[in-house]
Amino acid sequence: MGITERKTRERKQRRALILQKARDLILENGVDALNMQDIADESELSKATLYLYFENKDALLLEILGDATKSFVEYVKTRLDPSASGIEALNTLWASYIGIFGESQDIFVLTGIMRQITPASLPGAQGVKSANGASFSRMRSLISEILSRGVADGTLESGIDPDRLSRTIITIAMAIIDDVARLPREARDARLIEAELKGIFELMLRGVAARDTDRTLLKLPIHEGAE
Amino acid sequence: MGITERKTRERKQRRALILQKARDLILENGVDALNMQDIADESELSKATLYLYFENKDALLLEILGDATKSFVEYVKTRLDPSASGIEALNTLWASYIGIFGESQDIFVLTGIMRQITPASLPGAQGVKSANGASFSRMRSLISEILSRGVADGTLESGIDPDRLSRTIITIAMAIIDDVARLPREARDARLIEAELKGIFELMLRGVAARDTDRTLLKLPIHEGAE
Amino acid sequence: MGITERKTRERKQRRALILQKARDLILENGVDALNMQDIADESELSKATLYLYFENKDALLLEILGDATKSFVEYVKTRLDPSASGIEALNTLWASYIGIFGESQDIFVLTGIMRQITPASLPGAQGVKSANGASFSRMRSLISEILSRGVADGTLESGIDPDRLSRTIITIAMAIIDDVARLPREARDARLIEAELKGIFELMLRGVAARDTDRTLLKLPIHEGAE
Amino acid sequence: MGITERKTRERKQRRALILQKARDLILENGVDALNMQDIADESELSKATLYLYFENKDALLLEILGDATKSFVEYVKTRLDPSASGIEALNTLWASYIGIFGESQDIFVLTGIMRQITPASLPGAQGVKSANGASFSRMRSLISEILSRGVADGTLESGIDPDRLSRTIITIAMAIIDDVARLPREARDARLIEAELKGIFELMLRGVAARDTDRTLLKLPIHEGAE
DNA sequence: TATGAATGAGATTTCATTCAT
DNA sequence: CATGAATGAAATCTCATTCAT
Repeated sequence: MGITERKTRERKQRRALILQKARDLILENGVDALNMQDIADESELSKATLYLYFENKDALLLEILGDATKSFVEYVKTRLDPSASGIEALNTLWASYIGIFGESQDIFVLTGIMRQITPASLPGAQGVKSANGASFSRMRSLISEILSRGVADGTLESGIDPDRLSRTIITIAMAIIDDVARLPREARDARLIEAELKGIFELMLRGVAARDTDRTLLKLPIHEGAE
Repeated sequence: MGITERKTRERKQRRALILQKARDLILENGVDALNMQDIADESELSKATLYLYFENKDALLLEILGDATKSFVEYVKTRLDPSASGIEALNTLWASYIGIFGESQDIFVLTGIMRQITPASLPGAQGVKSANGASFSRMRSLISEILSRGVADGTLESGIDPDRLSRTIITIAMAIIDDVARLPREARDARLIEAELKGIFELMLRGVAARDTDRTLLKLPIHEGAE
Repeated sequence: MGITERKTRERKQRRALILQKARDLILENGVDALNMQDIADESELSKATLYLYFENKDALLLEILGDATKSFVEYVKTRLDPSASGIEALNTLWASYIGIFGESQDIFVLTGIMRQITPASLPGAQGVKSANGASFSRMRSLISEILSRGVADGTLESGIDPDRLSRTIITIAMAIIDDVARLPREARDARLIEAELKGIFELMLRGVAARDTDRTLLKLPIHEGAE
Repeated sequence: MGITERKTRERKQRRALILQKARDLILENGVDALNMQDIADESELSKATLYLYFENKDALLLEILGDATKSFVEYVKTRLDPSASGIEALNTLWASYIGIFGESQDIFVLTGIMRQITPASLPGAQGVKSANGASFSRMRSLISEILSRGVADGTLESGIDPDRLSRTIITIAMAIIDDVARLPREARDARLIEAELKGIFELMLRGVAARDTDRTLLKLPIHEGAE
């Protein structure tokens, strides 16, 4: 029994290795510059081998995207207090976003890929490939749910359409990250970026909060672990 | 003297023609799909000739970007009332943005290119090519000036850093447009997009306005000419 | 002794399984589309294992070819009346050909492979690999013998060179089948194909028959089992 | 005026060169082994350049096919006596075929490509690409017309269906050539091959001729120029 | 004996850019 | 000034075959 298991484990590890190297490359040079040869070189495998693990380049990207989304959504969910008000939940969401960024910068990868393969996210856009669509809607339902809660409990603007706004929020968050990702790696200063993110997210909090919201809820904490 | 002048004039016209055709192509198929062959075909010139007018593809794009920015900034300036308050000016800025979009959709081109060639806009980014940097800072000073005015006259949040926020605002505005630009041309519904833009800009107005701002200034008009 | 025998038997069965699956695939998609991965998948073995049973892809194909030829030749021999005249024997040969086609369509496989790997069949061709050569000469001697008989008993054209003509006949028969095999499977209409074969074979019968041959021997029966 | 013309001429010559080199390669190694790199090397051009002259590999093959068919059909037509009987015309057709083979061996190329890209020629096959279809039907109408003439003037078997038989004849002719083409170049002995072709075509002549046809019309001449 | 894994070599196609005329 | 022509370098993907276990 040992052998089969070991093989399976090794196979998983290789998959993981490839995905990780691809992620690294995206982080380093951006998703546009990613190509199969580089992934192969970096993984110390041949190009052909990559195709044993992933049907094609898109499948590989989609998998990275799916993983990143899933872990982000899960991360946020563990930090969400189910009894919190809508504005509090939103605050937590942004704080998590900044937190994750501070820890792993995986968010770069997520966003980069999303930009590359999401045809669009306006209402009516249909062509989104299923896997990608899945990632996307996972995030959207999370956000949409938070917004609905806030509208219901009166902590968010009453005029908000949670469905539409959730899309917008993703678009904006992606944009910010994407913008950062285009910087050469050495120009990325985590502290500065965090400050930037904080500024934008606070702006958005003010933009969606109900008029009488407690002002302290419109401030985000600074993530401490930033190197 | 006549001959030299005519030559110069003709040269300018050719440049303009090339730029226009490139713009058309971007509008039609997106900036990712733009290639030199198509521009040449469309301009009824040879590829080699393009290189007589532009050093390389990037230079061409940069020029389009510069032009678009300049005309956008000018358009906005003509509509700005010098005596208006900061929040009013910001309102006018967004309204202009939506208005320009409604009229020419040139904004697609501007944004598409910016995303493609702007390394980034965070503080510390150095690699920004000068021409692009010029475009960029033209827009930034416009917005920054408006924000400063608002902070000074008390219509905008006092905590705002005009310099930093101007950058953020551009990033977000670009993101929204970029998102739209990825839709196939036939899927772009001007009315829907305008509604989307309006929603986001109003959110941003609320986000930056001082607490006691007249609420009617936080609403944007619908552009009427939308077909 | 039991163990060794069982092993040998199992080994034979595996070989047979692989060959059968390969045949099925050729029948389904044509010999051009055949690849080792598909054979392995279909046989529920690994690609590497195929190489334990066959030196390489060619060897595998050659074996299929040999089997098919052998069974075709045997099938024909059982139907040949040793006392029949040459023209009658030739008639039987064609009828068998059509009959085999009607029953199993294995003839597709035989022909497809032959076309792919037979360097050629003209006199002087030396490079023919032995196994293939064996298949080929098995068929040739069968036909050659029939032709010789016909020349001897005066039912076939006296000018015929049995040796050379046997080759020609095989070539033509292969061509017809090969042509059919290139049709997508669903476009293959057994009845139409049989009619086609019949037309050609009757033409060939007329072409080789002596002038005074009984005309009824120049007609082929329709195979009844055709669905 | 001279320059444009010269350029056009040179362009045509390059096209012709590429086609010729491709033909040579097919002649040398068969159509299966043909690849763009080899054509490029042989033409002393880069692969990319080939794509300036031909949209893709298929287009290149199709052009060779079209040329070869056209010149074959024209060659035959110049040799056909309009007042000749059907059997005489058929005799001329075969003689031409052998003659062309003896002169240029271009017939190898024609056949090789046809086999590669003609899905099939049985009734009901539709998927044939248009250009290829054009080549194919050019040959078919030539042959069909000859057969009709023969049925009408009583020199060919009355039971013949010109339409169907024309297809069959092409299939067989292609098969013979294809078979030869698979020989390594150095094993191809023009004299032997001609004798082979002659034997087969005479067989077919006998197969389609009316019973009372003048026997001398069933013999083909030997092509003299054979080296 | 069996196999999962790996790979070298090669196929087609694209595109920004250069150069001789 | 204009251009037709050419190309290097790269990208994605395929497949028969080998090897360590």
